[in-house]
Amino acid sequence: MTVWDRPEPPTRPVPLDRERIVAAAIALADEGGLEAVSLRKVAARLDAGPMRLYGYISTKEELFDLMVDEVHTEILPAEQPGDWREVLRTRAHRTRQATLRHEWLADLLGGRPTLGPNALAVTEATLAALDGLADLDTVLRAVETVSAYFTGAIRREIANLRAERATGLSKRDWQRASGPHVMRMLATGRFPALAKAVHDGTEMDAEASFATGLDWVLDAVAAKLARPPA
Amino acid sequence: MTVWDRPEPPTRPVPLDRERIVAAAIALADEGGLEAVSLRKVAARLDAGPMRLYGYISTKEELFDLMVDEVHTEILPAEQPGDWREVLRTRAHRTRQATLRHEWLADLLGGRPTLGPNALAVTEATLAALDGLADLDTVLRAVETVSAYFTGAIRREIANLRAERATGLSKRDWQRASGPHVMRMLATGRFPALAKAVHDGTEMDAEASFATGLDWVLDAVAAKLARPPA
DNA sequence: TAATAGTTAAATACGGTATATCGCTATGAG
DNA sequence: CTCATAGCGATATACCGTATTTAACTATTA
Repeated sequence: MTVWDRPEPPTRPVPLDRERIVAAAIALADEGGLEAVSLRKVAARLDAGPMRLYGYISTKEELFDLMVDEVHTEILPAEQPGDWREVLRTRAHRTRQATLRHEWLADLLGGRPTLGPNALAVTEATLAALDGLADLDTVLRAVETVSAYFTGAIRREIANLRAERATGLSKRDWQRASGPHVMRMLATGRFPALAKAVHDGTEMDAEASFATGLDWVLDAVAAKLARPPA
Repeated sequence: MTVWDRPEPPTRPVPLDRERIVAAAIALADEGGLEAVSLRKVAARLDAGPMRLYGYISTKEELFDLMVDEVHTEILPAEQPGDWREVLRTRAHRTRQATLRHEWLADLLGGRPTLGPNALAVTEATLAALDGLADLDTVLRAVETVSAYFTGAIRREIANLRAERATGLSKRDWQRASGPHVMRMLATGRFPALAKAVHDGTEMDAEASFATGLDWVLDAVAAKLARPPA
């Protein structure tokens, strides 16, 4: 390197926008989980200084909100099937699938009200499908009940999945795995019903359990939609 | 201060144990939310150096797990009512009440499998109440479905509560509140069903909605328990 | 064309975090 | 009374989010 070497022309900074920032954050989260998302790393991935992000985003929480809303584009189905039940079922399954693709979503699901445009579009489509089937309050209760179910179910599924991955064992052997701790607990005899459940319970496909529980809840909703409160 | 000053006799360190650590952490979380819990602050509250905690706890996550398990003592009811439906309902409501007392629990609910002794005791009591009502798999599905519901519902309730608190407005005025953002969105006309819902929806007591949705789910479960699958 | 104002990026700084490592010290055993 | 040891605290490392300052470049005006 001598003084005659022409210095690199300074690379014009690539213009940034929220989309690119959110995409980078999602990529990071897909690779290493939510905790791998730091403003510094997001910025680095975009060849920018950390502080540059603050021109487009005012806080890290806001970035998370944007990530969640972005994933909602994967949840909103291309075309809506007509039946209300199918709409609710599809929404639940698509949310689940999106969460399996982006596990970090489980950590954010239900944690904050989702008010982004894509999330609103999902809500809109859902409400539209139920419009007029019963009085508004009943419809809202129906949507919220189903949402509560699949939100909770998805979170639990991911939690279990991570636990299995951490111990490297299937749920069947899970008792032996999670340290002698649980084994010891069960061996105390203080938890006979639980012990029986762990011992005799069939290991069922996660998707199947999800679908079954969902169908139960949908049955319940159907009954209430049919007979709106007096 | 000179070298001749007799140094304070070192105060014998108060002996520590997990219970005291967890209690201090819960106190901090109750006051300032989960994010206010740092190992340093927990230690400070116990007049100890931060590193001292690592003799009793191996990671911060573990501390969170212990906190969650501790709160489960508030969830396990003193005496069990006999009816399975009452048992499930009570568990849901007690979980909700515990979360209202310790809002940070909402951030942890369903995030990790709960394997502590108190949580296991809660599970045990629940399973015991449903034992024999149907084949084991159906019983497990029932418990998991109800748990998924109330987990999701509680999380949403707390999320909304925080949002209201942040804007200082009731849900009724919430649209106007959360910045012009949502208002603008609704004004675009792209979300007619949602707009109608926001406009015409009755503002209902949170506990009432929770109870209603819960009853729906319990109805569904009752139907399945009555007719176990072939 | 020169100078200046305004905008934008970068560097630096601050106060915090979890946790690994390691030297000291006080306690109890012999 | 000495010595081994366990437990504690200080220190060190490597991050973090974000405020503030500085530098660089652009565009405008004289």
